[in-house]
Amino acid sequence: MRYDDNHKERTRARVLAEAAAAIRGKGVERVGVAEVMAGAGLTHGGFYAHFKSKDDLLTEAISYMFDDAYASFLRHTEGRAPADALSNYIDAYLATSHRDDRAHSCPLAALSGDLPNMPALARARFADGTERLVAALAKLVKKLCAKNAEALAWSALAEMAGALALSRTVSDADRSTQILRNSRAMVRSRLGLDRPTSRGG
Amino acid sequence: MRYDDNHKERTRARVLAEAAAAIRGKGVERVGVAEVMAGAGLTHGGFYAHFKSKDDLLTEAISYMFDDAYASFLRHTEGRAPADALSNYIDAYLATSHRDDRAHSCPLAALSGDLPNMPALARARFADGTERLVAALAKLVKKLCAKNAEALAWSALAEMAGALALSRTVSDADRSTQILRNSRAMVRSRLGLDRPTSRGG
DNA sequence: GCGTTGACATGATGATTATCATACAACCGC
DNA sequence: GCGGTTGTATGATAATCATCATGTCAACGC
Repeated sequence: MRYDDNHKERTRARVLAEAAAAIRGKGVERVGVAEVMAGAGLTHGGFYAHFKSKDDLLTEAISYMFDDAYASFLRHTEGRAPADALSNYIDAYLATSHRDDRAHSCPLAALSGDLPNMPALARARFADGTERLVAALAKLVKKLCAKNAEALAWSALAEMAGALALSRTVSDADRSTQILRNSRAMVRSRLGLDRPTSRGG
Repeated sequence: MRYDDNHKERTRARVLAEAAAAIRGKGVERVGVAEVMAGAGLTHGGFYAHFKSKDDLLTEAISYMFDDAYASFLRHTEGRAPADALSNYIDAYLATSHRDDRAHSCPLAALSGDLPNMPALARARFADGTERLVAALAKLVKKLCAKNAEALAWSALAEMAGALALSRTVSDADRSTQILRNSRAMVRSRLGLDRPTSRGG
């Protein structure tokens, strides 16, 4: 039709959001084009008016996820002193609510294991997104302790993503929460954030 | 036939090894029953004489992977003093050779992201395998520093698995190696292993 | 108001897949 | 050497899926 000028654009955004959620929630190979379109309130036929292929959708969805992740980082850190900002971000990342909402969670924890099987363009977007996130983290760390900020940021993110993924593998709820709490304490202590700024758990 | 008494058993082991490799290398959803059987030198028809279903195969393959991982832990630690043993294991885990051999690598790094999508039995085996590995690690850590051994072991494994997975996502070889080296240093320092026992890389 | 256009729907196609029924072939005890 | 057992092969079935050709219908320019 000609609905508005930007109708198609908004539809595309809806499809992307749906795809990003489904892919993080169930894995690329378990997500079908028809299902994504249905989630956006459409049928499968129009898909190829928006994306060249499923691989193309995956690539764009990965960018979308990292935009999301970066926005979340900003939301948790902006307007706070470095120590407070870092503390807040770590707590949010390793929170049970983040663990339980896989569909909207950090792509590092949800997809990194499957990434080597993805097409080159998707991998490139993923790498870019990771670099951006680490750089932002490192910038904050640098304000705390001038030395080693990059190294600390990579290490912290590796542990956070690893712990989040691990916490999702175990069925025992107590064990799962313990993994999160444990890494929260460890990452904090490594970054010199030992005074807590919000509740534990 | 009646080849030997244990012919079927050995065939089953071959199928399992093949499945474990394929699943770690490409992800469950990209591995077909026929392909696994072909890898073991058979055709797809006989599959159901060995396994009830593909899910059953997955479950057994996960146990197989953790047996592998545990054996690798023993190989790298047995007959060494605790500090040396830990150092050696960390180096091996975060080595480029481990990164590059996904098909035979640690299931934590390869599969944890996809685990929430797997059937309950497979998840249970995964959890058991993880507990066993962490317990073994913690036992070593305890010999080094009585305090906090469990917590340190979980944290170390989370960072190691996370870093390994991360190192596999980036296309830039230098960056990838840097991630490994960086986490190697971080984990070591956390465990008080700052005297290196083998070369870096 | 009429035709054009662009967004989406319907339905088909071919590929891949897990699963299973059945056939075969080798080896045992006899 | 024969019959029965057992491990594997052949082939079929039904489901799922990405992709695409074609149809429909609303709104806008004229």
